[in-house]
Amino acid sequence: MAMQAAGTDRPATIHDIAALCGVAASTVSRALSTPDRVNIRTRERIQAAAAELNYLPNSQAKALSSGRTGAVGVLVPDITNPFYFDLIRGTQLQLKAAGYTQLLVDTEESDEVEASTLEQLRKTADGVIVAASRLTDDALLAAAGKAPLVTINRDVAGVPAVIIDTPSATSQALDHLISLGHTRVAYIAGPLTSQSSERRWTALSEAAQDRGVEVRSLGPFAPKTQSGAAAADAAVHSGVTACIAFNDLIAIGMLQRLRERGIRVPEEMSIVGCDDIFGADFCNPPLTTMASPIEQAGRVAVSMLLAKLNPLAGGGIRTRSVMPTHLTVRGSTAAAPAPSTAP
Amino acid sequence: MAMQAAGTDRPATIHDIAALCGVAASTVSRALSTPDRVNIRTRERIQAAAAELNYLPNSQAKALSSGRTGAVGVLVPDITNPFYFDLIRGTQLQLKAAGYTQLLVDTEESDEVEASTLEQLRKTADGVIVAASRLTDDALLAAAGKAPLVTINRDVAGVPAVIIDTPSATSQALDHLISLGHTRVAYIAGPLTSQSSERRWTALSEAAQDRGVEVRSLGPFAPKTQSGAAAADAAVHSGVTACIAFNDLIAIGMLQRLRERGIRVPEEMSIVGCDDIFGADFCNPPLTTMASPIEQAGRVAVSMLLAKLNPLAGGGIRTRSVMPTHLTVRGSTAAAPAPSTAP
DNA sequence: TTGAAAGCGCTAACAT
DNA sequence: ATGTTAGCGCTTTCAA
Repeated sequence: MAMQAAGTDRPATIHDIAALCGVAASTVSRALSTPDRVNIRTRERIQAAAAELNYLPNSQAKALSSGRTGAVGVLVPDITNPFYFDLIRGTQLQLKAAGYTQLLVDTEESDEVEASTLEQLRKTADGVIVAASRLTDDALLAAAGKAPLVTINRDVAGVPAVIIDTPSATSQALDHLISLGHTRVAYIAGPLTSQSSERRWTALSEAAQDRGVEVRSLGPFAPKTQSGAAAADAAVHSGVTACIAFNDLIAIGMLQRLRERGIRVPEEMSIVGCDDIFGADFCNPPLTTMASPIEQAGRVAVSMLLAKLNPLAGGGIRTRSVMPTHLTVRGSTAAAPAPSTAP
Repeated sequence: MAMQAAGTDRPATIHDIAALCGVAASTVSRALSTPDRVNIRTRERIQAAAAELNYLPNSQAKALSSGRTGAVGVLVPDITNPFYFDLIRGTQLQLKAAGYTQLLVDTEESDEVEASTLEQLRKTADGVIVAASRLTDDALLAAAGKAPLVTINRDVAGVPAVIIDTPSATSQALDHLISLGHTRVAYIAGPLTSQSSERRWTALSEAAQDRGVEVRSLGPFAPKTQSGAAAADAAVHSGVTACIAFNDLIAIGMLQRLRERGIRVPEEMSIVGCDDIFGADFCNPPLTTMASPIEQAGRVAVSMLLAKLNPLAGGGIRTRSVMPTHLTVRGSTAAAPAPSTAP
């Protein structure tokens, strides 16, 4: 279809185009990157030649000389956690739309992997989006000082962030449980290094105090279905009638364990999850959980990052964006059992 | 902690190291990339200086001069399909272990996106792994001719591939259903462009002929839970007592729809899925499905690709690898209903 | 508006 | 074993 530079099969460069048009390579470069700084007629000749030769710019070379790589790193703690699917899709779509490439990295829930990835990305990427960071505040702040960075679900002063407002949804969840007659509720905590988990617990215990009900924190537990068994056992042992879990993964694991133990949900124990991940609607029983526009959160994070990278806009750069969350009630919550089993 | 080149804050280069050690830049390059071609004492000095200066090689520059990028593209049709989670994790782990970076791209089930991505990756990546390609055989073969490429679940002569042997598992599934007394079975087909779906249907219809039972193909359906409703309706209408679905996504969607319609699974309709994705074990009822070592498939694909990239080994390069699959029986299949509802 | 020339940081012959 | 010298393909001064 397209002609190739005489006799060769290697991809065309700006020099091939320059030769074909009888202009200098630098003119080609300009015609392609800053079209308005070149005579319209030569520009058109060049663009035609580029198309003809099937020219594709070499991003490595571009990066080397310009300092910009056209790539953005996206760090998630666990790529197999369904919570991140939509987030990843959101960032990917928005990045692609802006002509950026997404570098997705699974940091394996490890602060060390996260830190070294961040370091290595300073060369490779123009900026980075970090979801659910396991780093300390100081480390994150330092990283944000060295490269454009936006966090998701991690609030550190001075670091732009997209926050999914699960803490307030947690209070909604508590109200829901109270309205069903529950008075003893457990919070099933996530990893110690998860700020989300901490913030939810804070919100929850404050709300509980306001409402005069008892909540206790159990855990920490790893955010995986496998942790659900231990969490369920701990919950049963603690004598609560309802649990609010750090996330749906744990909640679903609890559902499985309770079923194994013959403890009926929601009759004997109510469970609330968080995130509304894939599976929350078809597990057994379907999970009451807190939902939010995750894909949109990814898009917003990208927008915030790109705003920093291309500070062309007149308006100030938004530095913090809160995504709303709401409770989605399904079959895993119901009226509290009569207090016959009380100690 | 580490000293920086006098007065500056920009990342150290091999020139900084060279200056510090009083050697040429090329010696530094060698000491770092091919340590055995340099005097052990100078090498150690250089390595010490590199550590001291906190040196990090610039992969762009490396790529530009060496032609190798150190990156491998991984293309999947839909990043939110849980089937790909473990695959992606497998490729990521294996690539990282070999010092490569993974470029993950969601091709959105589109052959055009896939083709253009492939083209753009020729510059950006040293090779590419394509899962469940939506391209034609010719296009795929052409792509494989231009760059090192390994497919997953796509068998084209001349293109290295990792094949997950679901076709044979499909026969197992049929035998399972037959042993439960089913005689009318439907295959719920996936996308027309999916070779996997085609191969499963072929295997299934041959097996059915052997066993003297009736199977029919319904569809095609998009590989998403939302397609399950239409698939379930079609299955019920067709009068079969059991279905083998293209994948678990569709199967789970069918489960939901049948439940809505008040059709009991497995009493009135048995369902078999494929892939054993996240959720297959906790849906309601738990799904009988075909499982295989997906993460390992990803690792194998990477190994095959890297073998092509670094043809140092003596042995021949394996060009086709088949991953075993087995049936995992859960609650969604049971004895066929008495043929009272027959037309 | 365009061209010439100097790199970006690194690798890879080619000398020594 | 090490230094010298060219580039890789592009952007970006600086002149013209």
